[in-house]
Amino acid sequence: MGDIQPFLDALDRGGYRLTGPRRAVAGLIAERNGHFSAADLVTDARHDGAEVGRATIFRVLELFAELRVVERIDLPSGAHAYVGCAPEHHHHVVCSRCGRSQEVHDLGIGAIADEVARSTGFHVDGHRLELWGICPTCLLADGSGAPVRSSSRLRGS
Amino acid sequence: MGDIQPFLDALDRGGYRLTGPRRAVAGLIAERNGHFSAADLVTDARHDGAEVGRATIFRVLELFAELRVVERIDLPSGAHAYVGCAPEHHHHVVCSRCGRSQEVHDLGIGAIADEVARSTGFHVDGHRLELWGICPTCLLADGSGAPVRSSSRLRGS
DNA sequence: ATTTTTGCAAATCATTTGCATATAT
DNA sequence: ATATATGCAAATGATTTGCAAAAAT
Repeated sequence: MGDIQPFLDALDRGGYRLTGPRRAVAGLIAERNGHFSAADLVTDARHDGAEVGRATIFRVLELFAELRVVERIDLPSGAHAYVGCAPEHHHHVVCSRCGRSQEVHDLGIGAIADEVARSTGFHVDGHRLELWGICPTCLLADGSGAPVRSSSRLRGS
Repeated sequence: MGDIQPFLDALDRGGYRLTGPRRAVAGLIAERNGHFSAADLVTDARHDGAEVGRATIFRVLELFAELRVVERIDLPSGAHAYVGCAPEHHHHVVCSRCGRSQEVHDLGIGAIADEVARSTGFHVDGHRLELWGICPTCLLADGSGAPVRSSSRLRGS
Protein backbone atom coordinates (compact mmCIF):
# COMPACT_ATOMS: atom_id res chain seq x y z
CA MET A 1 0.00 0.00 0.00
CA GLY A 2 2.64 2.49 0.91
CA ASP A 3 5.06 3.67 -1.69
CA ILE A 4 8.51 2.18 -2.02
CA GLN A 5 9.94 5.19 -3.74
CA PRO A 6 10.91 7.23 -0.69
CA PHE A 7 13.09 4.37 0.47
CA LEU A 8 14.75 3.98 -2.87
CA ASP A 9 15.33 7.71 -3.06
CA ALA A 10 16.90 7.70 0.36
CA LEU A 11 19.27 4.90 -0.60
CA ASP A 12 20.23 6.74 -3.71
CA ARG A 13 20.67 10.01 -1.89
CA GLY A 14 22.92 8.28 0.60
CA GLY A 15 24.96 6.59 -2.08
CA TYR A 16 23.94 3.08 -1.10
CA ARG A 17 23.32 0.30 -3.58
CA LEU A 18 19.82 -0.48 -4.60
CA THR A 19 19.63 -4.20 -3.96
CA GLY A 20 16.91 -6.80 -4.04
CA PRO A 21 16.81 -7.37 -0.31
CA ARG A 22 16.61 -3.65 0.33
CA ARG A 23 13.70 -3.31 -2.07
CA ALA A 24 12.07 -6.25 -0.38
CA VAL A 25 12.43 -4.76 3.10
CA ALA A 26 11.16 -1.42 1.84
CA GLY A 27 8.15 -3.27 0.47
CA LEU A 28 7.48 -5.00 3.75
CA ILE A 29 7.64 -1.71 5.59
CA ALA A 30 5.40 0.00 3.09
CA GLU A 31 2.80 -2.72 3.52
CA ARG A 32 2.47 -1.87 7.17
CA ASN A 33 0.66 1.14 8.41
CA GLY A 34 1.70 0.98 12.00
CA HIS A 35 4.78 0.16 13.96
CA PHE A 36 6.58 -3.12 13.68
CA SER A 37 9.52 -4.90 15.20
CA ALA A 38 12.46 -6.40 13.39
CA ALA A 39 11.01 -9.78 14.25
CA ASP A 40 7.72 -8.82 12.56
CA LEU A 41 9.54 -8.17 9.33
CA VAL A 42 11.43 -11.42 9.59
CA THR A 43 8.11 -13.20 9.85
CA ASP A 44 6.51 -11.18 7.05
CA ALA A 45 9.43 -11.93 4.78
CA ARG A 46 9.25 -15.62 5.43
CA HIS A 47 5.52 -15.52 4.86
CA ASP A 48 5.76 -13.55 1.63
CA GLY A 49 8.41 -15.90 0.42
CA ALA A 50 10.82 -12.99 0.14
CA GLU A 51 14.46 -13.96 0.17
CA VAL A 52 15.83 -11.87 2.99
CA GLY A 53 17.83 -13.13 5.92
CA ARG A 54 17.35 -12.04 9.48
CA ALA A 55 20.71 -10.31 9.70
CA THR A 56 19.95 -8.38 6.56
CA ILE A 57 16.67 -7.16 7.95
CA PHE A 58 18.46 -5.77 10.97
CA ARG A 59 21.08 -4.20 8.75
CA VAL A 60 18.58 -2.61 6.41
CA LEU A 61 16.52 -1.33 9.29
CA GLU A 62 19.59 0.27 10.79
CA LEU A 63 20.45 1.80 7.45
CA PHE A 64 16.95 3.15 6.92
CA ALA A 65 17.00 4.61 10.41
CA GLU A 66 20.24 6.34 9.58
CA LEU A 67 18.66 7.68 6.39
CA ARG A 68 15.67 8.79 8.47
CA VAL A 69 13.05 7.00 6.42
CA VAL A 70 12.38 4.77 9.36
CA GLU A 71 12.39 5.79 12.98
CA ARG A 72 13.14 3.68 15.95
CA ILE A 73 10.53 4.23 18.61
CA ASP A 74 9.71 2.73 21.96
CA LEU A 75 6.36 1.36 22.89
CA PRO A 76 4.79 2.12 26.24
CA SER A 77 5.82 -1.38 27.21
CA GLY A 78 9.43 -0.50 26.64
CA ALA A 79 9.78 -2.74 23.59
CA HIS A 80 11.64 -1.46 20.58
CA ALA A 81 9.77 -0.89 17.35
CA TYR A 82 10.10 0.98 14.09
CA VAL A 83 7.81 3.06 11.91
CA GLY A 84 8.34 4.13 8.34
CA CYS A 85 8.27 7.90 7.92
CA ALA A 86 9.26 10.99 6.07
CA PRO A 87 12.86 12.06 6.57
CA GLU A 88 12.26 15.42 8.26
CA HIS A 89 12.41 15.82 11.97
CA HIS A 90 9.17 14.96 13.65
CA HIS A 91 7.55 12.74 16.26
CA HIS A 92 4.88 10.09 16.38
CA VAL A 93 1.65 9.32 18.13
CA VAL A 94 1.18 5.60 18.28
CA CYS A 95 -1.99 3.73 18.99
CA SER A 96 -1.69 1.42 21.96
CA ARG A 97 -4.40 -0.78 20.61
CA CYS A 98 -3.64 -1.39 16.94
CA GLY A 99 -0.18 0.03 16.54
CA ARG A 100 -1.13 2.50 13.85
CA SER A 101 1.01 5.59 14.07
CA GLN A 102 0.91 9.07 12.74
CA GLU A 103 3.57 11.69 12.40
CA VAL A 104 3.22 14.96 14.23
CA HIS A 105 5.42 17.88 13.39
CA ASP A 106 7.03 20.25 15.76
CA LEU A 107 4.38 22.00 17.77
CA GLY A 108 6.57 24.07 19.99
CA ILE A 109 8.82 21.41 21.37
CA GLY A 110 11.78 23.37 20.15
CA ALA A 111 10.77 26.18 22.46
CA ILE A 112 10.48 23.76 25.33
CA ALA A 113 13.93 22.44 24.61
CA ASP A 114 15.25 25.99 24.72
CA GLU A 115 13.51 26.58 28.00
CA VAL A 116 15.04 23.41 29.42
CA ALA A 117 18.45 24.47 28.20
CA ARG A 118 18.10 27.82 29.89
CA SER A 119 16.88 26.43 33.16
CA THR A 120 19.27 23.52 33.48
CA GLY A 121 22.38 24.82 31.83
CA PHE A 122 22.51 21.81 29.55
CA HIS A 123 23.43 22.31 25.92
CA VAL A 124 20.42 20.45 24.55
CA ASP A 125 21.20 18.92 21.19
CA GLY A 126 18.52 16.34 20.66
CA HIS A 127 15.09 15.31 21.80
CA ARG A 128 12.39 12.82 21.14
CA LEU A 129 8.77 13.03 22.05
CA GLU A 130 6.70 9.89 22.15
CA LEU A 131 2.97 10.07 22.44
CA TRP A 132 0.70 7.12 23.01
CA GLY A 133 -3.03 6.81 22.89
CA ILE A 134 -5.91 5.31 21.00
CA CYS A 135 -6.36 6.15 17.35
CA PRO A 136 -9.64 7.41 15.86
CA THR A 137 -10.35 4.06 14.25
CA CYS A 138 -9.96 2.15 17.47
CA LEU A 139 -12.01 4.73 19.32
CA LEU A 140 -14.88 4.01 16.93
CA ALA A 141 -14.40 0.24 16.95
CA ASP A 142 -14.15 0.63 20.69
CA GLY A 143 -14.79 -2.44 22.78
CA SER A 144 -14.77 -4.87 19.87
CA GLY A 145 -11.72 -7.05 19.70
CA ALA A 146 -9.56 -5.10 17.37
CA PRO A 147 -6.08 -6.36 16.62
CA VAL A 148 -3.56 -5.59 19.28
CA ARG A 149 0.11 -5.94 18.95
CA SER A 150 1.46 -5.11 22.34
CA SER A 151 -0.29 -3.67 25.32
CA SER A 152 1.19 -3.28 28.72
CA ARG A 153 1.22 -0.84 31.50
CA LEU A 154 1.33 2.69 30.20
CA ARG A 155 3.71 5.18 31.50
CA GLY A 156 3.54 8.90 31.44
CA SER A 157 0.90 11.40 32.24
CA MET B 1 25.34 9.88 48.24
CA GLY B 2 21.75 9.94 47.26
CA ASP B 3 19.23 9.12 49.89
CA ILE B 4 17.75 5.65 50.20
CA GLN B 5 14.66 6.85 51.97
CA PRO B 6 12.52 7.68 48.96
CA PHE B 7 12.90 4.12 47.76
CA LEU B 8 11.99 2.67 51.13
CA ASP B 9 9.02 4.98 51.34
CA ALA B 10 7.85 3.90 47.94
CA LEU B 11 8.06 0.24 48.90
CA ASP B 12 6.13 0.91 52.03
CA ARG B 13 3.54 2.99 50.24
CA GLY B 14 3.07 0.19 47.74
CA GLY B 15 2.78 -2.42 50.43
CA TYR B 16 5.92 -4.29 49.42
CA ARG B 17 8.31 -5.88 51.87
CA LEU B 18 11.41 -4.06 52.86
CA THR B 19 14.07 -6.65 52.18
CA GLY B 20 17.83 -6.67 52.20
CA PRO B 21 18.26 -7.00 48.46
CA ARG B 22 15.84 -4.15 47.86
CA ARG B 23 17.74 -1.91 50.24
CA ALA B 24 20.94 -2.91 48.49
CA VAL B 25 19.61 -2.05 45.04
CA ALA B 26 18.25 1.23 46.33
CA GLY B 27 21.71 1.95 47.65
CA LEU B 28 23.36 1.18 44.36
CA ILE B 29 20.97 3.47 42.56
CA ALA B 30 21.44 6.24 45.08
CA GLU B 31 25.19 6.06 44.60
CA ARG B 32 24.78 6.95 40.97
CA ASN B 33 23.92 10.39 39.78
CA GLY B 34 23.34 9.57 36.17
CA HIS B 35 21.66 6.88 34.21
CA PHE B 36 22.61 3.24 34.45
CA SER B 37 21.68 -0.07 32.93
CA ALA B 38 20.62 -3.18 34.72
CA ALA B 39 23.99 -4.64 33.82
CA ASP B 40 25.72 -1.70 35.51
CA LEU B 41 24.00 -2.50 38.76
CA VAL B 42 24.86 -6.16 38.46
CA THR B 43 28.49 -5.15 38.14
CA ASP B 44 28.31 -2.62 40.96
CA ALA B 45 26.73 -5.18 43.23
CA ARG B 46 29.38 -7.74 42.51
CA HIS B 47 32.02 -5.09 43.08
CA ASP B 48 30.53 -3.84 46.33
CA GLY B 49 30.21 -7.38 47.53
CA ALA B 50 26.48 -6.90 47.88
CA GLU B 51 24.49 -10.10 47.91
CA VAL B 52 22.06 -9.54 45.11
CA GLY B 53 21.44 -11.83 42.19
CA ARG B 54 20.98 -10.68 38.63
CA ALA B 55 17.36 -11.75 38.47
CA THR B 56 16.62 -9.84 41.63
CA ILE B 57 18.13 -6.69 40.21
CA PHE B 58 15.84 -6.91 37.22
CA ARG B 59 12.89 -7.60 39.46
CA VAL B 60 13.63 -4.72 41.81
CA LEU B 61 14.21 -2.37 38.92
CA GLU B 62 10.86 -3.31 37.48
CA LEU B 63 9.23 -2.80 40.83
CA PHE B 64 10.84 0.60 41.34
CA ALA B 65 9.76 1.62 37.87
CA GLU B 66 6.22 0.65 38.74
CA LEU B 67 6.49 2.69 41.93
CA ARG B 68 7.87 5.56 39.85
CA VAL B 69 11.03 6.07 41.85
CA VAL B 70 13.02 4.93 38.87
CA GLU B 71 12.28 5.68 35.26
CA ARG B 72 13.18 3.66 32.28
CA ILE B 73 14.67 5.87 29.60
CA ASP B 74 16.26 5.36 26.23
CA LEU B 75 19.62 6.69 25.26
CA PRO B 76 20.22 8.31 21.90
CA SER B 77 21.86 5.05 20.92
CA GLY B 78 18.63 3.22 21.51
CA ALA B 79 19.94 1.35 24.53
CA HIS B 80 17.73 0.98 27.58
CA ALA B 81 18.73 2.67 30.79
CA TYR B 82 17.23 3.79 34.08
CA VAL B 83 17.47 6.86 36.28
CA GLY B 84 16.39 7.25 39.85
CA CYS B 85 13.85 10.02 40.33
CA ALA B 86 11.02 11.58 42.21
CA PRO B 87 7.68 9.86 41.75
CA GLU B 88 5.79 12.70 40.10
CA HIS B 89 5.37 12.90 36.37
CA HIS B 90 8.29 14.54 34.66
CA HIS B 91 10.97 14.08 32.05
CA HIS B 92 14.74 14.03 31.91
CA VAL B 93 17.58 15.73 30.15
CA VAL B 94 20.50 13.35 30.00
CA CYS B 95 24.09 14.21 29.27
CA SER B 96 25.45 12.35 26.30
CA ARG B 97 28.93 12.65 27.65
CA CYS B 98 28.81 11.68 31.31
CA GLY B 99 25.34 10.28 31.70
CA ARG B 100 24.30 12.72 34.41
CA SER B 101 20.62 13.43 34.20
CA GLN B 102 18.31 16.03 35.55
CA GLU B 103 14.58 16.08 35.91
CA VAL B 104 12.56 18.69 34.09
CA HIS B 105 8.96 19.26 34.95
CA ASP B 106 6.14 19.85 32.59
CA LEU B 107 6.85 22.95 30.59
CA GLY B 108 3.84 22.95 28.34
CA ILE B 109 4.06 19.47 26.98
CA GLY B 110 0.58 18.82 28.21
CA ALA B 111 -0.64 21.56 25.93
CA ILE B 112 1.22 20.04 23.04
CA ALA B 113 -0.33 16.67 23.74
CA ASP B 114 -3.75 18.32 23.67
CA GLU B 115 -2.93 19.97 20.39
CA VAL B 116 -1.84 16.65 18.94
CA ALA B 117 -5.01 15.02 20.15
CA ARG B 118 -7.11 17.70 18.52
CA SER B 119 -5.29 17.57 15.22
CA THR B 120 -5.01 13.81 14.87
CA GLY B 121 -8.14 12.56 16.53
CA PHE B 122 -6.12 10.28 18.80
CA HIS B 123 -7.10 10.00 22.42
CA VAL B 124 -3.65 10.75 23.78
CA ASP B 125 -3.14 9.10 27.14
CA GLY B 126 0.58 9.11 27.65
CA HIS B 127 3.76 10.72 26.52
CA ARG B 128 7.43 10.81 27.16
CA LEU B 129 9.90 13.47 26.25
CA GLU B 130 13.55 12.64 26.13
CA LEU B 131 16.12 15.37 25.86
CA TRP B 132 19.79 14.81 25.27
CA GLY B 133 22.70 17.17 25.40
CA ILE B 134 25.82 18.10 27.31
CA CYS B 135 25.55 18.99 30.96
CA PRO B 136 27.04 22.16 32.48
CA THR B 137 29.87 20.23 34.09
CA CYS B 138 30.93 18.62 30.86
CA LEU B 139 30.63 21.92 29.05
CA LEU B 140 33.15 23.40 31.47
CA ALA B 141 35.44 20.40 31.52
CA ASP B 142 35.01 20.48 27.79
CA GLY B 143 37.36 18.35 25.76
CA SER B 144 39.34 17.11 28.73
CA GLY B 145 38.16 13.78 29.99
CA ALA B 146 36.92 14.43 33.49
CA PRO B 147 33.53 12.77 33.43
CA VAL B 148 31.60 11.27 36.26
CA ARG B 149 31.52 7.56 36.71
CA SER B 150 30.92 6.19 33.30
CA SER B 151 27.98 4.03 32.66
CA SER B 152 28.26 1.07 30.35
CA ARG B 153 28.59 1.88 26.72
CA LEU B 154 27.76 5.37 25.64
CA ARG B 155 27.88 4.89 21.96
CA GLY B 156 27.99 8.30 20.41
CA SER B 157 25.59 10.19 18.23
C1' DA C 1 37.04 -5.80 -11.87
C1' DT C 2 36.04 -4.03 -7.50
C1' DT C 3 33.53 -2.86 -3.74
C1' DT C 4 29.43 -3.43 -1.36
C1' DT C 5 25.89 -6.65 0.30
C1' DT C 6 24.04 -10.93 1.66
C1' DG C 7 23.19 -15.27 4.11
C1' DC C 8 24.13 -18.42 7.43
C1' DA C 9 25.27 -20.04 11.56
C1' DA C 10 27.48 -19.18 15.64
C1' DA C 11 28.37 -15.77 19.16
C1' DT C 12 26.76 -12.10 22.24
C1' DC C 13 23.96 -9.68 25.16
C1' DA C 14 19.76 -8.67 27.69
C1' DT C 15 15.97 -10.29 30.16
C1' DT C 16 12.94 -13.83 32.01
C1' DT C 17 11.39 -18.12 34.36
C1' DG C 18 10.88 -22.39 37.20
C1' DC C 19 11.41 -23.88 41.45
C1' DA C 20 13.31 -24.96 45.93
C1' DT C 21 14.93 -22.17 49.76
C1' DA C 22 15.15 -18.19 52.74
C1' DT C 23 12.78 -14.11 54.94
C1' DA C 24 9.76 -10.31 56.28
C1' DT C 25 5.67 -9.65 58.39
C1' DA D 1 2.88 -19.42 60.34
C1' DT D 2 2.50 -17.86 55.71
C1' DA D 3 2.75 -15.22 51.92
C1' DT D 4 6.52 -12.99 49.56
C1' DA D 5 10.92 -12.51 47.83
C1' DT D 6 15.44 -14.44 46.41
C1' DG D 7 19.03 -17.12 44.07
C1' DC D 8 20.54 -19.99 40.76
C1' DA D 9 20.89 -21.87 36.55
C1' DA D 10 18.69 -22.85 32.51
C1' DA D 11 15.56 -20.92 28.94
C1' DT D 12 14.31 -17.16 25.93
C1' DG D 13 14.80 -13.42 22.91
C1' DA D 14 16.92 -9.97 20.50
C1' DT D 15 20.71 -8.29 17.97
C1' DT D 16 25.39 -8.76 16.18
C1' DT D 17 29.41 -10.76 13.86
C1' DG D 18 32.76 -13.50 10.97
C1' DC D 19 33.36 -14.85 6.61
C1' DA D 20 32.85 -16.88 2.09
C1' DA D 21 29.72 -16.39 -1.73
C1' DA D 22 26.65 -13.30 -4.65
C1' DA D 23 25.29 -9.03 -6.67
C1' DA D 24 25.68 -4.08 -7.91
C1' DT D 25 28.28 -0.56 -9.89
